Amino acid sequence: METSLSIGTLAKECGLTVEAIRYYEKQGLMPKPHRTESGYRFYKTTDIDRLSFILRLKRLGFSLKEIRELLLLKSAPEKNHQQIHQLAEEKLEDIEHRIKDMLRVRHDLVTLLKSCSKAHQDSSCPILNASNPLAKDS
Amino acid sequence: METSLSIGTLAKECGLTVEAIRYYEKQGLMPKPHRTESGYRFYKTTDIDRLSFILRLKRLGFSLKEIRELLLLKSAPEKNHQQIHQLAEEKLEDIEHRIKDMLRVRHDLVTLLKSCSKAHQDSSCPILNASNPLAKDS
DNA sequence: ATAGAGCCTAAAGTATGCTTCAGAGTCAAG
DNA sequence: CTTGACTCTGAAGCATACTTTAGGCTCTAT
Repeated sequence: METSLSIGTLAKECGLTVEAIRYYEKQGLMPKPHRTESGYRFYKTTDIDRLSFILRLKRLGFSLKEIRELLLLKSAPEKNHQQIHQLAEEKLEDIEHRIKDMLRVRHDLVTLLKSCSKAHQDSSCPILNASNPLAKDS
Repeated sequence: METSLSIGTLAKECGLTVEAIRYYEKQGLMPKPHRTESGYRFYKTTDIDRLSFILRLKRLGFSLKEIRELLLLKSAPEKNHQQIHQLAEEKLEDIEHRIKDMLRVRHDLVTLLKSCSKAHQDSSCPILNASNPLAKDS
Protein backbone atom coordinates (compact mmCIF):
# COMPACT_ATOMS: atom_id res chain seq x y z
CA MET A 1 0.00 0.00 0.00
CA GLU A 2 1.45 3.30 -1.14
CA THR A 3 -0.62 5.73 0.86
CA SER A 4 2.11 8.15 1.81
CA LEU A 5 3.65 10.96 -0.19
CA SER A 6 6.82 12.96 0.21
CA ILE A 7 6.46 16.71 0.25
CA GLY A 8 7.96 16.86 -3.22
CA THR A 9 5.45 14.40 -4.61
CA LEU A 10 2.57 16.24 -2.99
CA ALA A 11 3.84 19.49 -4.44
CA LYS A 12 4.06 18.06 -7.94
CA GLU A 13 0.66 16.44 -7.54
CA CYS A 14 -0.93 19.79 -6.74
CA GLY A 15 1.21 21.99 -8.95
CA LEU A 16 2.91 24.15 -6.37
CA THR A 17 6.30 24.28 -4.70
CA VAL A 18 7.62 22.39 -1.71
CA GLU A 19 8.32 25.72 -0.08
CA ALA A 20 4.71 26.84 -0.44
CA ILE A 21 3.52 23.69 1.32
CA ARG A 22 5.89 24.30 4.18
CA TYR A 23 4.67 27.89 4.26
CA TYR A 24 1.03 26.75 4.48
CA GLU A 25 1.99 24.46 7.32
CA LYS A 26 3.60 27.35 9.17
CA GLN A 27 0.48 29.43 8.58
CA GLY A 28 -1.75 26.69 9.94
CA LEU A 29 -3.44 25.83 6.66
CA MET A 30 -1.90 22.41 6.31
CA PRO A 31 -1.74 20.19 9.41
CA LYS A 32 1.66 19.20 10.73
CA PRO A 33 2.34 15.93 8.95
CA HIS A 34 3.97 12.82 10.36
CA ARG A 35 7.71 12.60 9.99
CA THR A 36 10.07 9.79 9.13
CA GLU A 37 12.80 8.97 11.62
CA SER A 38 15.09 11.31 9.77
CA GLY A 39 12.61 14.15 9.98
CA TYR A 40 11.15 14.04 6.47
CA ARG A 41 7.48 15.01 6.23
CA PHE A 42 5.10 12.45 4.79
CA TYR A 43 1.55 12.98 3.72
CA LYS A 44 -1.63 11.00 3.17
CA THR A 45 -3.51 11.11 -0.12
CA THR A 46 -6.31 13.00 1.62
CA ASP A 47 -3.84 15.84 2.00
CA ILE A 48 -4.05 16.26 -1.76
CA ASP A 49 -7.73 17.08 -1.34
CA ARG A 50 -7.02 19.57 1.40
CA LEU A 51 -4.35 21.26 -0.65
CA SER A 52 -6.60 21.35 -3.70
CA PHE A 53 -9.29 22.98 -1.61
CA ILE A 54 -6.80 25.60 -0.47
CA LEU A 55 -5.68 26.32 -4.02
CA ARG A 56 -9.24 26.52 -5.29
CA LEU A 57 -10.09 29.10 -2.65
CA LYS A 58 -6.93 31.04 -3.30
CA ARG A 59 -7.78 31.26 -6.98
CA LEU A 60 -11.13 32.69 -5.98
CA GLY A 61 -9.53 35.56 -4.15
CA PHE A 62 -9.72 34.35 -0.57
CA SER A 63 -6.80 35.28 1.66
CA LEU A 64 -4.91 32.60 3.54
CA LYS A 65 -6.57 33.86 6.71
CA GLU A 66 -10.03 33.38 5.25
CA ILE A 67 -9.09 29.98 3.93
CA ARG A 68 -7.90 28.99 7.38
CA GLU A 69 -11.33 29.90 8.72
CA LEU A 70 -13.07 27.87 6.08
CA LEU A 71 -10.84 24.90 6.79
CA LEU A 72 -11.67 25.14 10.46
CA LEU A 73 -15.31 24.96 9.46
CA LYS A 74 -14.73 21.85 7.39
CA SER A 75 -12.97 20.01 10.18
CA ALA A 76 -15.08 21.48 12.94
CA PRO A 77 -16.03 19.25 15.83
CA GLU A 78 -19.59 19.28 17.13
CA LYS A 79 -18.79 21.84 19.78
CA ASN A 80 -19.11 25.59 19.31
CA HIS A 81 -21.97 24.80 17.00
CA GLN A 82 -23.54 28.23 17.18
CA GLN A 83 -20.33 30.04 16.40
CA ILE A 84 -19.41 27.77 13.54
CA HIS A 85 -22.86 28.00 12.05
CA GLN A 86 -22.57 31.77 12.19
CA LEU A 87 -19.22 31.76 10.46
CA ALA A 88 -20.44 29.34 7.81
CA GLU A 89 -23.39 31.61 7.18
CA GLU A 90 -21.11 34.59 6.65
CA LYS A 91 -18.80 32.69 4.34
CA LEU A 92 -21.70 31.36 2.33
CA GLU A 93 -23.09 34.84 1.86
CA ASP A 94 -19.66 35.99 0.83
CA ILE A 95 -19.35 33.21 -1.71
CA GLU A 96 -22.79 33.84 -3.14
CA HIS A 97 -21.95 37.50 -3.52
CA ARG A 98 -18.79 36.54 -5.37
CA ILE A 99 -20.70 34.19 -7.63
CA LYS A 100 -23.06 37.01 -8.54
CA ASP A 101 -20.11 39.28 -9.30
CA MET A 102 -18.55 36.57 -11.39
CA LEU A 103 -21.74 36.06 -13.39
CA ARG A 104 -21.90 39.79 -13.94
CA VAL A 105 -18.37 39.93 -15.27
CA ARG A 106 -19.09 36.89 -17.41
CA HIS A 107 -22.15 38.65 -18.79
CA ASP A 108 -20.04 41.69 -19.67
CA LEU A 109 -17.54 39.54 -21.50
CA VAL A 110 -20.17 37.61 -23.42
CA THR A 111 -21.82 40.86 -24.41
CA LEU A 112 -18.52 42.14 -25.64
CA LEU A 113 -17.96 39.01 -27.67
CA LYS A 114 -21.45 39.13 -29.10
CA SER A 115 -21.01 42.64 -30.43
CA CYS A 116 -17.57 41.73 -31.62
CA SER A 117 -18.97 38.75 -33.46
CA LYS A 118 -21.89 40.67 -34.88
CA ALA A 119 -19.62 43.34 -36.27
CA HIS A 120 -17.87 40.67 -38.28
CA GLN A 121 -20.87 38.57 -39.30
CA ASP A 122 -19.13 35.65 -37.73
CA SER A 123 -21.88 33.22 -36.86
CA SER A 124 -19.46 30.42 -36.04
CA CYS A 125 -18.00 32.03 -32.93
CA PRO A 126 -16.78 29.19 -30.74
CA ILE A 127 -17.37 31.10 -27.55
CA LEU A 128 -20.90 32.21 -28.10
CA ASN A 129 -22.03 28.86 -29.37
CA ALA A 130 -20.46 26.93 -26.53
CA SER A 131 -22.88 25.24 -24.17
CA ASN A 132 -23.46 27.07 -20.94
CA PRO A 133 -21.32 25.45 -18.25
CA LEU A 134 -23.47 26.93 -15.54
CA ALA A 135 -26.75 25.43 -16.62
CA LYS A 136 -26.22 22.49 -14.32
CA ASP A 137 -26.06 23.92 -10.82
CA SER A 138 -25.52 21.44 -8.03
CA MET B 1 -25.20 69.85 -14.50
CA GLU B 2 -22.96 68.26 -11.90
CA THR B 3 -21.17 65.68 -14.01
CA SER B 4 -17.72 65.99 -12.52
CA LEU B 5 -16.33 64.51 -9.32
CA SER B 6 -13.26 65.27 -7.27
CA ILE B 7 -10.99 62.36 -6.51
CA GLY B 8 -12.21 62.40 -2.92
CA THR B 9 -15.83 62.17 -3.95
CA LEU B 10 -15.09 59.36 -6.38
CA ALA B 11 -13.22 57.53 -3.65
CA LYS B 12 -16.11 57.83 -1.20
CA GLU B 13 -18.57 56.85 -3.91
CA CYS B 14 -16.68 53.62 -4.55
CA GLY B 15 -15.54 52.92 -1.03
CA LEU B 16 -11.79 53.12 -1.45
CA THR B 17 -9.08 55.66 -0.76
CA VAL B 18 -7.90 58.60 -2.81
CA GLU B 19 -4.43 57.06 -2.78
CA ALA B 20 -5.70 53.81 -4.27
CA ILE B 21 -7.28 55.70 -7.16
CA ARG B 22 -4.03 57.52 -7.86
CA TYR B 23 -2.26 54.18 -7.68
CA TYR B 24 -4.64 52.66 -10.24
CA GLU B 25 -3.99 55.62 -12.48
CA LYS B 26 -0.27 55.06 -12.19
CA GLN B 27 -0.78 51.38 -13.00
CA GLY B 28 -2.82 52.22 -16.08
CA LEU B 29 -6.14 50.91 -14.73
CA MET B 30 -7.81 54.28 -14.49
CA PRO B 31 -7.37 56.73 -17.37
CA LYS B 32 -5.58 60.00 -16.71
CA PRO B 33 -8.42 62.34 -15.80
CA HIS B 34 -8.80 65.97 -16.80
CA ARG B 35 -7.34 68.51 -14.41
CA THR B 36 -8.51 71.86 -13.12
CA GLU B 37 -6.23 74.83 -13.67
CA SER B 38 -4.68 74.19 -10.31
CA GLY B 39 -3.96 70.59 -11.16
CA TYR B 40 -6.80 68.87 -9.33
CA ARG B 41 -8.10 65.72 -11.00
CA PHE B 42 -11.76 65.62 -11.93
CA TYR B 43 -13.78 62.64 -13.03
CA LYS B 44 -16.92 61.84 -14.95
CA THR B 45 -19.68 59.73 -13.46
CA THR B 46 -18.79 56.96 -15.89
CA ASP B 47 -15.53 56.65 -14.01
CA ILE B 48 -17.57 55.30 -11.11
CA ASP B 49 -18.59 52.40 -13.33
CA ARG B 50 -15.03 51.74 -14.38
CA LEU B 51 -13.82 51.80 -10.81
CA SER B 52 -16.65 49.51 -9.72
CA PHE B 53 -15.67 47.08 -12.45
CA ILE B 54 -12.10 47.13 -11.19
CA LEU B 55 -13.17 46.51 -7.61
CA ARG B 56 -15.49 43.69 -8.62
CA LEU B 57 -12.69 41.94 -10.48
CA LYS B 58 -10.26 42.49 -7.64
CA ARG B 59 -12.67 40.85 -5.22
CA LEU B 60 -12.79 37.88 -7.55
CA GLY B 61 -9.07 37.32 -7.31
CA PHE B 62 -7.88 38.96 -10.51
CA SER B 63 -4.56 40.75 -10.31
CA LEU B 64 -4.28 44.37 -11.39
CA LYS B 65 -2.42 43.16 -14.45
CA GLU B 66 -5.28 40.86 -15.44
CA ILE B 67 -7.81 43.59 -14.77
CA ARG B 68 -5.86 45.91 -17.02
CA GLU B 69 -6.17 43.33 -19.79
CA LEU B 70 -9.89 42.98 -19.26
CA LEU B 71 -10.30 46.75 -19.31
CA LEU B 72 -8.43 46.94 -22.58
CA LEU B 73 -10.89 44.43 -23.95
CA LYS B 74 -13.85 46.50 -22.83
CA SER B 75 -12.58 49.65 -24.47
CA ALA B 76 -11.09 47.92 -27.45
CA PRO B 77 -11.38 49.60 -30.81
CA GLU B 78 -12.40 47.63 -33.86
CA LYS B 79 -8.84 46.95 -34.88
CA ASN B 80 -6.83 43.99 -33.70
CA HIS B 81 -10.08 42.11 -33.75
CA GLN B 82 -8.54 38.68 -33.93
CA GLN B 83 -6.19 39.28 -31.04
CA ILE B 84 -8.87 40.78 -28.85
CA HIS B 85 -11.26 37.99 -29.58
CA GLN B 86 -8.57 35.52 -28.59
CA LEU B 87 -7.91 37.28 -25.31
CA ALA B 88 -11.60 37.56 -24.55
CA GLU B 89 -11.96 33.86 -25.16
CA GLU B 90 -9.18 33.10 -22.69
CA LYS B 91 -10.59 35.40 -20.05
CA LEU B 92 -14.06 33.95 -20.47
CA GLU B 93 -12.74 30.44 -19.99
CA ASP B 94 -10.89 31.62 -16.94
CA ILE B 95 -14.02 33.17 -15.49
CA GLU B 96 -16.11 30.11 -16.20
CA HIS B 97 -13.54 27.97 -14.48
CA ARG B 98 -13.68 30.25 -11.48
CA ILE B 99 -17.46 30.10 -11.42
CA LYS B 100 -17.30 26.32 -11.35
CA ASP B 101 -14.80 26.45 -8.50
CA MET B 102 -17.02 28.87 -6.68
CA LEU B 103 -20.07 26.63 -7.07
CA ARG B 104 -18.02 23.73 -5.81
CA VAL B 105 -16.95 25.61 -2.70
CA ARG B 106 -20.52 26.74 -2.20
CA HIS B 107 -21.67 23.14 -2.46
CA ASP B 108 -19.14 22.12 0.18
CA LEU B 109 -20.34 24.81 2.53
CA VAL B 110 -24.00 24.00 2.04
CA THR B 111 -23.28 20.32 2.65
CA LEU B 112 -21.49 21.26 5.82
CA LEU B 113 -24.41 23.34 6.98
CA LYS B 114 -26.89 20.63 6.12
CA SER B 115 -25.12 18.09 8.27
CA CYS B 116 -24.70 20.69 10.94
CA SER B 117 -28.37 21.46 10.83
CA LYS B 118 -29.40 17.82 10.74
CA ALA B 119 -27.34 17.09 13.81
CA HIS B 120 -29.36 19.65 15.66
CA GLN B 121 -32.79 18.92 14.19
CA ASP B 122 -32.88 22.54 13.17
CA SER B 123 -35.27 22.69 10.27
CA SER B 124 -35.46 26.47 10.31
CA CYS B 125 -31.89 27.07 9.16
CA PRO B 126 -31.89 30.49 7.50
CA ILE B 127 -29.09 29.60 5.14
CA LEU B 128 -30.42 26.37 3.75
CA ASN B 129 -33.89 27.74 3.28
CA ALA B 130 -32.71 30.85 1.50
CA SER B 131 -33.61 31.07 -2.16
CA ASN B 132 -30.88 30.08 -4.54
CA PRO B 133 -29.31 33.24 -5.96
CA LEU B 134 -27.94 31.32 -8.89
CA ALA B 135 -31.19 29.99 -10.21
CA LYS B 136 -31.56 32.97 -12.49
CA ASP B 137 -28.52 32.89 -14.73
CA SER B 138 -28.27 35.58 -17.37
C1' DA C 1 31.10 4.95 -0.91
C1' DT C 2 30.12 8.81 -3.37
C1' DA C 3 27.44 11.81 -6.47
C1' DG C 4 23.24 13.97 -6.97
C1' DA C 5 18.58 14.69 -6.03
C1' DG C 6 15.62 15.52 -2.24
C1' DC C 7 14.73 17.00 2.30
C1' DC C 8 15.55 20.00 6.63
C1' DT C 9 15.51 24.91 9.17
C1' DA C 10 15.81 29.74 9.71
C1' DA C 11 16.25 33.97 7.77
C1' DA C 12 16.50 37.19 4.23
C1' DG C 13 14.66 38.75 -0.14
C1' DT C 14 10.84 39.76 -3.59
C1' DA C 15 6.37 41.06 -6.00
C1' DT C 16 1.98 42.94 -5.49
C1' DG C 17 -1.01 46.32 -3.87
C1' DC C 18 -1.58 49.56 -1.48
C1' DT C 19 -0.77 53.15 2.78
C1' DT C 20 1.80 56.56 5.08
C1' DC C 21 4.71 60.42 5.14
C1' DA C 22 6.74 64.88 3.94
C1' DG C 23 6.25 69.09 2.15
C1' DA C 24 3.46 72.26 -0.34
C1' DG C 25 -0.33 74.42 -2.96
C1' DT C 26 -5.79 75.17 -3.24
C1' DC C 27 -10.42 76.08 -1.98
C1' DA C 28 -14.72 77.26 0.77
C1' DA C 29 -16.51 78.96 4.94
C1' DG C 30 -16.70 82.23 8.55
C1' DC D 1 -7.98 86.59 5.17
C1' DT D 2 -7.18 82.90 7.88
C1' DT D 3 -8.31 78.22 9.16
C1' DG D 4 -9.20 73.62 7.97
C1' DA D 5 -10.36 70.27 4.66
C1' DC D 6 -8.81 68.76 0.24
C1' DT D 7 -5.49 68.15 -3.32
C1' DC D 8 -0.74 67.49 -5.36
C1' DT D 9 3.93 64.69 -6.00
C1' DG D 10 7.40 61.48 -4.89
C1' DA D 11 9.32 58.37 -1.86
C1' DA D 12 9.35 55.35 1.82
C1' DG D 13 6.91 51.88 4.47
C1' DC D 14 3.92 47.79 5.15
C1' DA D 15 1.10 43.35 4.78
C1' DT D 16 0.52 39.26 2.29
C1' DA D 17 2.23 35.33 0.16
C1' DC D 18 5.67 33.36 -1.20
C1' DT D 19 10.76 32.47 -3.05
C1' DT D 20 15.55 32.37 -2.44
C1' DT D 21 19.61 31.64 0.12
C1' DA D 22 22.70 29.26 3.20
C1' DG D 23 24.23 25.48 5.31
C1' DG D 24 23.56 20.84 6.27
C1' DC D 25 21.55 16.02 6.57
C1' DT D 26 19.37 11.83 3.83
C1' DC D 27 18.35 8.67 0.41
C1' DT D 28 19.01 6.12 -3.99
C1' DA D 29 21.51 4.57 -7.65
C1' DT D 30 26.02 3.39 -9.65
